[in-house]
Amino acid sequence: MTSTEKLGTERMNTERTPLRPTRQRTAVAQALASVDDFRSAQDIHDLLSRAETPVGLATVYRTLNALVEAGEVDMLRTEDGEAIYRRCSETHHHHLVCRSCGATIEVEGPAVERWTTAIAAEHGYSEVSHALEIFGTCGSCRS
Amino acid sequence: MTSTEKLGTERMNTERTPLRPTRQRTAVAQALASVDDFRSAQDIHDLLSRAETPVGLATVYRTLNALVEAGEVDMLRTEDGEAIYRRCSETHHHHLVCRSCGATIEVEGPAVERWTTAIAAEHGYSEVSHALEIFGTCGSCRS
DNA sequence: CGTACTTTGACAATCATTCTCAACAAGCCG
DNA sequence: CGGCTTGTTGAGAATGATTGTCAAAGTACG
Repeated sequence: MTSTEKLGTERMNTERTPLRPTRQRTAVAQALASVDDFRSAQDIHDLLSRAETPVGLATVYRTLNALVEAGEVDMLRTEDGEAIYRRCSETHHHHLVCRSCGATIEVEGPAVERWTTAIAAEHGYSEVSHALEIFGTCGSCRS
Repeated sequence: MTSTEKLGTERMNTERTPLRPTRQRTAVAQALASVDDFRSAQDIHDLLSRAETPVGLATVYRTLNALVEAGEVDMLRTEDGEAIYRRCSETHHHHLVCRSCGATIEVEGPAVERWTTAIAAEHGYSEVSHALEIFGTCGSCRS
């Protein structure tokens, strides 16, 4: 099988399961609420362990993925392929991430949205989505 | 260690090692030359095995990474974090990738380049780089 | 309380990628 | 041609993130 088969192809979660509110789910949500930058699932797991609310690693992954599919959390990948998560605002946006401290700023670029859609249409592509992340070194880290 | 530490931070290969031309290195290069879309390291390894020029998996990874650092190959990650590679043109560009068949078109967007740089500067970020990939369904796959 | 179903977590299992290290090939020198 | 020094290879072990397994626990609700 070529890798091309696994590109994309999401299965949309159209209000599938009832999704019960549990102690561990709220714990993960709170952990996410307590930090500003992107964290890995393992980070979240550690955070919860150090706090008074330990949650199994598998559950952290499950919850995080559920939140991502629900659109409440952003997930992106570091250059070495690790998934990192962060709570996000409702609107579509992109991220300006500091390479050294991870400080993140959400940015919007209507022009970019238009451009990607136009380019795709121009080449006959439909159902367009895109991913744009900007990396740099922030002011405080430049010292 | 928080995941934020491993964001970016490349080490540029300024003509380090002599880089000897070997049978396996040319084999990998040829395999890349023989396909148009993105392939995983494992795919390349399989390709070479099926052909008359088997190359160890570790070597495939080593060679592919070397090519990426040399700027001769593009590497990006599928949504599940797997690295996929493809030979690329010299100039900076982005990709329009078909979600189902993997067909890839290289696109350029000077406006996007300018926009990212401007946004970053505006927020005090320097040494800016960015990643932009567009996913969609191509014409032939829409049937 | 009792049944039906979801959730959890400890741990095993995957899977891509990297590391280890002994066997090898290449360039160079006399 | 031998020998030397050093980059290269590959088989297999090691790593590390992520997912699967499955019995035990939780929840909804009649």
